Amino acid sequence: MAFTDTIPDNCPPRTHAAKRVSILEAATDVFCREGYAGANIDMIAAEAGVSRQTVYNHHGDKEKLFIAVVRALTERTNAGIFATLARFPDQPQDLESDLTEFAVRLNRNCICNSDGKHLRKLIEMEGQRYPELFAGWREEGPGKTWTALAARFARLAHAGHLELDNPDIAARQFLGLINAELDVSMALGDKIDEHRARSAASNAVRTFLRAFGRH
Amino acid sequence: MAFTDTIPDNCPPRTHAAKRVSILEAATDVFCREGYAGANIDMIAAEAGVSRQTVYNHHGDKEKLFIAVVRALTERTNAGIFATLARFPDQPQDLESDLTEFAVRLNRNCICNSDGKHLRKLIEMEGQRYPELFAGWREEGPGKTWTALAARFARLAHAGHLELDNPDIAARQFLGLINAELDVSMALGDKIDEHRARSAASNAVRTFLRAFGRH
DNA sequence: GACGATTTGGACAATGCTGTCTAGAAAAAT
DNA sequence: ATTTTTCTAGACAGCATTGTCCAAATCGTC
Repeated sequence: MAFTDTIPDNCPPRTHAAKRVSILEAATDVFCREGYAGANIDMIAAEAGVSRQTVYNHHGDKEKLFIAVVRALTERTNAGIFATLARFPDQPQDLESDLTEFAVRLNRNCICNSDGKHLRKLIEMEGQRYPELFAGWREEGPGKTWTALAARFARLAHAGHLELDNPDIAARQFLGLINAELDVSMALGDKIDEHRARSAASNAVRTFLRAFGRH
Repeated sequence: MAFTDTIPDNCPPRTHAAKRVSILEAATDVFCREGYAGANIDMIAAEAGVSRQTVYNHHGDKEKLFIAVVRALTERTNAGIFATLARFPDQPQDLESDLTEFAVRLNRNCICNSDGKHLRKLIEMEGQRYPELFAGWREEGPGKTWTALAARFARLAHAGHLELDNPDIAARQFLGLINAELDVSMALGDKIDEHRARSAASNAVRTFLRAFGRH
């Protein structure tokens, strides 16, 4: 037995886990670039620097591999969103600039980064084919994000910083405004530079505050 | 020669054209459902009620067929958007309800209808692989839509119905707000019923007017 | 250094798809 | 009615891909 006490039965140590990760990363890239049907295991193996057999050893199946990719991506993306959400300006010094900073982070770290783009593309491409798989994402992702963000806005309103009648709708519209200037570029895979992310965020926040700010 | 004088060289009459259309429709469905790589000619032929050879006769190639599909879809969608744009409320009776009506039409006839969903999906799936093809869409579609809509808003502002400092940004944000509540459902392929389209539009317009309406 | 587990690279059958080709049926044009 | 064109259905070669199998090489551990 090559197993170590501290690591459970099915997981031999060292490079094993490292390879599993590179395979997952390579698979993410290839699936996103080529789509599920267009991706082939040899590409993934080559891009992971691993033999084809190893891919099969780790993930068993093209479909299982795809599912693993989506799960990993969803988890990372959700974690990122909540990490950013944790820095929401609950006691803002300057509401506009604090909210803008928050929006910039949301764009940069969650929506326009590679995980965000990848996940978005996989959902758009294969969402219909794997309804159960992405139903999970929907509840854990947008579902919880919206209510969490809505709660933050409600608190701001309660503290007198905003005038809202429906925090839930406001939360969605906040996200919609943030994406308004970027979604076409995102769909075509353009690179979004820091400057565009900032100006998109600041325009969004300005309008948001025109609608819901205290005057 | 079986050609008629009134019809150019390459286009024999009757059912020929009809079949070309059914092939294009079937191809649109199949490409959207399965992605480019996942689609196969036999499916398309079967769904069009036509033999495989006929597909090749009409469009020559899987790739040429795909390009024809995208072109047709882009043209129809753009035409639809400009038709809707032509009914923009330039002399509004009741700004809020007129804008809402406009937004509902935009959702129902351009964005959430089957052409809109198909085009969106193809762009998301294959946009990277055919940059030139979709660059055309971008200029003719979103590009012109934005400036046209911005011009309408600018006129409304000039007539004293809105308070805008940047009609261009306002136009994009208007579209962003309209989609804010729908994009997740769209990505997962849900059916958007009339009621949801209306409430999304009316929420969007209410917020838009809170930001840019005259008070 | 010896052991067990993992990895490699290559071969392999099975399958599915593209695009071509054919001969005959069907449809349109004359 | 005849002729020309398009359509069908199926066969076909060529190719790519999936997933399995195996012997040899490699790696980590004892």
